[in-house]
Amino acid sequence: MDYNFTEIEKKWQARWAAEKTFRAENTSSKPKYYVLDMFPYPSGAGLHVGHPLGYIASDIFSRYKRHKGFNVLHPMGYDSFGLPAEQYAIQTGQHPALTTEQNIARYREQMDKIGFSYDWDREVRTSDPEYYKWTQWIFIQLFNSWYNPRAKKAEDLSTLIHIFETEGFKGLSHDILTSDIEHELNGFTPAEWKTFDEKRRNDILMNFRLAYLGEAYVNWCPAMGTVLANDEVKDGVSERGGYPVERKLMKQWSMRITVYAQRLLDGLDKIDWTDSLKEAQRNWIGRSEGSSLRFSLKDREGSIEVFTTRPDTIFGVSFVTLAPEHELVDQITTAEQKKAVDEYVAFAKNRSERERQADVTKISGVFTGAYVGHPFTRKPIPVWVGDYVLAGYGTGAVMAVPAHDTRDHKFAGHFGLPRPQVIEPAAAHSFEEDAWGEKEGKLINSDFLNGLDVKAAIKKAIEEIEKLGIGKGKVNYRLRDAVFGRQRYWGEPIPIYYKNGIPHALSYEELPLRLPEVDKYLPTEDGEPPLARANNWKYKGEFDYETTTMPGWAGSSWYFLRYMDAKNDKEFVSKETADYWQNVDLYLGGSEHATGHLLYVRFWTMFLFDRGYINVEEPAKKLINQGMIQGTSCLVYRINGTQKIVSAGLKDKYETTPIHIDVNFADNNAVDIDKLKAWRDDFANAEFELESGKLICGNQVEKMGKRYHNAVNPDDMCNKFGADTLRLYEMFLGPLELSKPWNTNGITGVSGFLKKLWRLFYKDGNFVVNNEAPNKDELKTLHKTIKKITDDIERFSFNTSVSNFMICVNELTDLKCNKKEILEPLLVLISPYAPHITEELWEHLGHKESIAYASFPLFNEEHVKETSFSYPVSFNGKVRFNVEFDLSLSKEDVEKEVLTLEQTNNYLEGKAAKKVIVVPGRIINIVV
RNA sequence: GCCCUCUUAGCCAAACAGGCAAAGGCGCUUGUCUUAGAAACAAGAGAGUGCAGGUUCGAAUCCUGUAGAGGGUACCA
Repeated sequence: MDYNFTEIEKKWQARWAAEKTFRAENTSSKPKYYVLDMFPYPSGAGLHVGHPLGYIASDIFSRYKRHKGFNVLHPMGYDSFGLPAEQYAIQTGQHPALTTEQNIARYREQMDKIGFSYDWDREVRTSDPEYYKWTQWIFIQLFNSWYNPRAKKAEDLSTLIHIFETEGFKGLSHDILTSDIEHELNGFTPAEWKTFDEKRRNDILMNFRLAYLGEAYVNWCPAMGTVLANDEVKDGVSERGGYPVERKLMKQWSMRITVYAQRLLDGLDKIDWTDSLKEAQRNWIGRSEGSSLRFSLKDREGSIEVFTTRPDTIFGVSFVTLAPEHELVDQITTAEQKKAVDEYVAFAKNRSERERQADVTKISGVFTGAYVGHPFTRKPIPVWVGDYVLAGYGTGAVMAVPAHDTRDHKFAGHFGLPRPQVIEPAAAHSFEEDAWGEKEGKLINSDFLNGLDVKAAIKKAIEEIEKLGIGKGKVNYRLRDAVFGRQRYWGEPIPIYYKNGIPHALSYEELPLRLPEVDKYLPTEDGEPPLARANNWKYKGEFDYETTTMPGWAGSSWYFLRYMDAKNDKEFVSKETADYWQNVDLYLGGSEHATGHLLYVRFWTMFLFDRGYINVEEPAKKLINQGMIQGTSCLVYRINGTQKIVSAGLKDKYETTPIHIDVNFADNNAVDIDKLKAWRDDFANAEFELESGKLICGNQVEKMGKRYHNAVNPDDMCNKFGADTLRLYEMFLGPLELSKPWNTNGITGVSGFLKKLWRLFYKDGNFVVNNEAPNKDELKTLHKTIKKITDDIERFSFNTSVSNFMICVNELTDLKCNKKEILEPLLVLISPYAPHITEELWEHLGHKESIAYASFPLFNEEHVKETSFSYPVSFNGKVRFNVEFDLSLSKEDVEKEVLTLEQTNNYLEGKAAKKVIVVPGRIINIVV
């Protein structure tokens, strides 16, 4: 009987599906273990071999945990709302639900071929109304909640209303505010609150809701016709598509993630995620400590509020700079300066983010003509506008201290503004060249701060600022609230309708609010989002619905909870089930989600925890980022201006242009010319110059995808080599977390390994496994392997496991071992990696039950223990010969023995040994 | 600019706490089988660990410097 992987794999995949082998139970006496993959967006291109890398790793771990006696939850689903399906719909008129459905079917077929142990009964799709019903439900929970800083948690709005009814609102200093800068809200008494009408009350509450409608500067992407969240913008262009993005003030649904900034930061210390990922989140949250500070305007009412981390440098302020978008710019600019300021603001606002970021080194700005007073010296300070100040951070205004801040230094230098020094640097420094920005040195020219060091001065300055009532010590975060509405069709409808201009949430019984049908997936003529096209789409036939939809990250912010209880139509997850599964034990996915999905899912988890629906605060205990698999592109070389293609080795003789060809045309870089000719017309008529009768192509490593014709399809690999070989090979490529190029050439090595494994069971078609008792060497090989594989899996070092399997099978082959007692545990060891072949051989050994729940072999040290060891004897670190000693000998005895040896004397050449180092079981080193 | 990671045979990689003479796979060479090729099986060659110092009885492993590659982030006051 030969190893026929096609038949075997089909057989076992069918059996696992029919017997629901990998179904997880929501109640069990076994300990639970939850392994989750970041779910895919089902694109039209299908999976390439890069996608399953993480899925294979997590599948190995899931299968390993089942062998170890855990009740394993290992689900899969689809993040099926999203832009590509919508873009396709715009082009073709085909409903995105339809293309999404087709793409999912394709993904599923591809995944099934690889033999994953998913519990498919728990599959979820974010675009399914039965799923997004609960996404909408959570949105409403957020809409009806606020963050109570006193309790340090989210609560129902009723507790806030209670505070208004009993305490009123004390204005900006009230301790129920999570931020004192963003709310332009006047105080009121409990009595006044009672007199407010619905609209007024609602406007006030809107400042506290965790899902809120607010005006904010957003990243507007004109080409896509939608706003984008900060994490969806990279280098000033949209992450998807690379379209320009500009800043625009818009009324938008947003998520008040900023109230969780501190907890999101603190929580990082309690979870086992990679350092780079935690660091990315810390930077994104961007906590900085400092002080708020108000500068009163000269000659008029009002003040400019700034945030600074260096209140100690207050006496070094020589000007104040506003962001071009700052609302005071218009109000304070003097008549003489109006023209210049208007021109500058227009220029700054119309620049795209990319342009602005591209020339950060160019300094631009303009004087407003207005002055503020220094809070301590009363001296007038000029107010400037400059686009190095960002509207979105802090208050959109800075106090400029040119001597001690690099950006202020440059700005002052450019416009000839003074740079008063207030800190004596701790090291030699030229203030002409640069600012002294270090938090080290002694304060000078600073009144009551003189003589203090920076740290003490910061403390003292904040005290004085608070005493004057012009500001207070505060913590600022770079993290912004997340814009939640998208002007697009293919997303969850936001479950809100408007009555007299007031937004109201739907009641829970009215969910899901289904996505309505529209005639086109484009904005309306007046620029309304596509949902505004829907006919008669009104709440109770009367009130307008919100027409923006939720962003891509909505559905993925809680899906790990839905898997626990995917079919529940009463709750998003039952309390009981959530208590059992708690959170994800192992989460696998790409690092590109560091500041998007992985921050949002932590936010929603904390919120649901606060509101008592779940009992964990973090979604995933451990997280591993798998590296990306890059493509190895194939290039042929055309001689410029001709139709002649030359082999790679000859290309340097001519002026050539490289052309990407489909990687499937090449076998070990030898191109199949017939396939190439059939592929494209320009090759059909081409001439070819060969080397040794072959057309050799060049290679280039780049992103895998359609664009470079370098995508390798896992189906092809499964058909040609089998899923087990593909699984092993993907792991064998290298460490999981490293990015590496795909190269099919090496796959025959692991394919050969499986054949060799098969031959331990079948020789010339005969089953050769016997029941003889294993000898010492065979047991040693087995147990050495058990130890290594167990360690490897626990460390997620799957590439080394594959090598260790090869070594083990090579050794057993050399030992001619066909003994059941050895081969049976070996099959269990290999089964997480190559589940089909091991199931088959397991059955051949006489088992009726699946191997999936066989217990993992235990390492027994007795079998690898040696009684003696052949010590390498080295002289000054150089190994000269080996000598065998009993391991029971003490260090001293070994030393004594080795010095009596004749060989030792030869190498000592008559000199005395200065020192003898004996490491038992490892080495002897003699220092001469 | 700042932060992080990596550098071991032609290629991918292992060596987990410094300790044998640096695994395994691909590719290559040779042989067996075969009409031939492929496959299979067997045998073999190939590195002193980017570079320069240092610590140590002993360094791929630790430290310093330096070069190269990759990733992240960037006017955050």
